Amino acid sequence: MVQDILKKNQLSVTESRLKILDLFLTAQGALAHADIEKKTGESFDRVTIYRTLQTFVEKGIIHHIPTTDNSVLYALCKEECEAGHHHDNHVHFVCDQCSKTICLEEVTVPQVKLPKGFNPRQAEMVVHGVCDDCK
Amino acid sequence: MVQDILKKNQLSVTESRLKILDLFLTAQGALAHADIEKKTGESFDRVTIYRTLQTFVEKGIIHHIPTTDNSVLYALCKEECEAGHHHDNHVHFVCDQCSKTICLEEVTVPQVKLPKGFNPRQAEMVVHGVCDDCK
DNA sequence: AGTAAATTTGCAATGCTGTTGCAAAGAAGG
DNA sequence: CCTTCTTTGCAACAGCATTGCAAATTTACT
Repeated sequence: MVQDILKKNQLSVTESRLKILDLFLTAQGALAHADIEKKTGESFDRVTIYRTLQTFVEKGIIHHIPTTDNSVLYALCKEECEAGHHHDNHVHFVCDQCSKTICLEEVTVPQVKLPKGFNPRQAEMVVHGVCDDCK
Repeated sequence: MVQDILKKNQLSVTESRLKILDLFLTAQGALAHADIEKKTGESFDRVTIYRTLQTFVEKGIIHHIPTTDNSVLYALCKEECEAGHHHDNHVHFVCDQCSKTICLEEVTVPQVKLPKGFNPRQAEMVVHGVCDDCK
C-alpha cells in the first residue's frame, strides 16, 4: 500500500506524497516534473512537486534517470536501492514514437575498452528506438 | 583555414563565427556555451553565441554531445557529418576530475540485446571516470 | 570602390525550469 | 484535543535559452 511505503521511509503521509507516489507505482516508464504536474491536475504547487521528488530521491524511493536530451526524469527504485545509495546500472530506452522512457532492468550496460590512460568508473547507456507498445 | 570552412558552408564570414569556430578547432574536448562566453572574453553577446552554435549545428560543422548531467555540449564534427545528418556513434567520456568531456572517436557504442519487442535505432553511451591527463 | 540588398548582431523583453525564505496550513504524537 | 514538528503555497529570485526588432555588418553587384 502507498501509505506503508511512506511510513517505512519515515515520511509524513500527505496528500501530495500519496498522489505522486501512486503515479510512480502505476506509471509504466519514467516521469518528468511536467508529467506529474499534468497528471495531478494542477492540484499541487510546482514547488511542492519539486520538493516531493527531491525527498523521494533522498529516501531512495525513486531515482534520477540519465537522459541525453536534457530532460530530468525519475523512476521507481528496485528493492536494492537504499537511501543515498542508488543502483542503476541498467540500460534506458527512449521510444521515438511515444517518447516514453523505460528502464530495461534486465539489460546491463556493457563494458567497453577505452584508450590507454582512460579509467572508467561508471557508464550510462541510452538506447533510442521503437518500444514494444508502438511497434 | 577557418574562413574556408565558413565559406564552404555558405555562411557569412563574421568576427564571432571566426572566433567561435577557431575555439572548436583548437579545443581538446567539448565546449559548452559558457566556455565559449568565457574564452571569447565576453566580446560577443550571449545571444550571438547561441545563434552561432545553432547555425553551426544546422550546417553540420559541430554536433550536440550527449551528456547525462543536463549540460549542453558541442564538439566539432568529423568529415562524415553533413548538414542535417550527424554521425556520432562513438562513446563520450567525462572526466570526474577536470570535468572535460572528450569524444572517443575510436570507441564505438556496443550493441546490446534488448528484450523482445524493443527495436533499437540509435544508442548513446557516456562513460565517467578519470581521463589521461588527470590520472 | 560604392551602393543596395540580405544577413547578422545586440539589446530588451519574455519564457521555462528550478530554488529559496517565510508565514500559514497540516500531520504526528502524546 | 492540543502542542510540536513538518510540509505546503506563495512570492521572489536565479540561470539558461529564445524571440522581435532596429542598428550594424557582410555580401553581391555595378
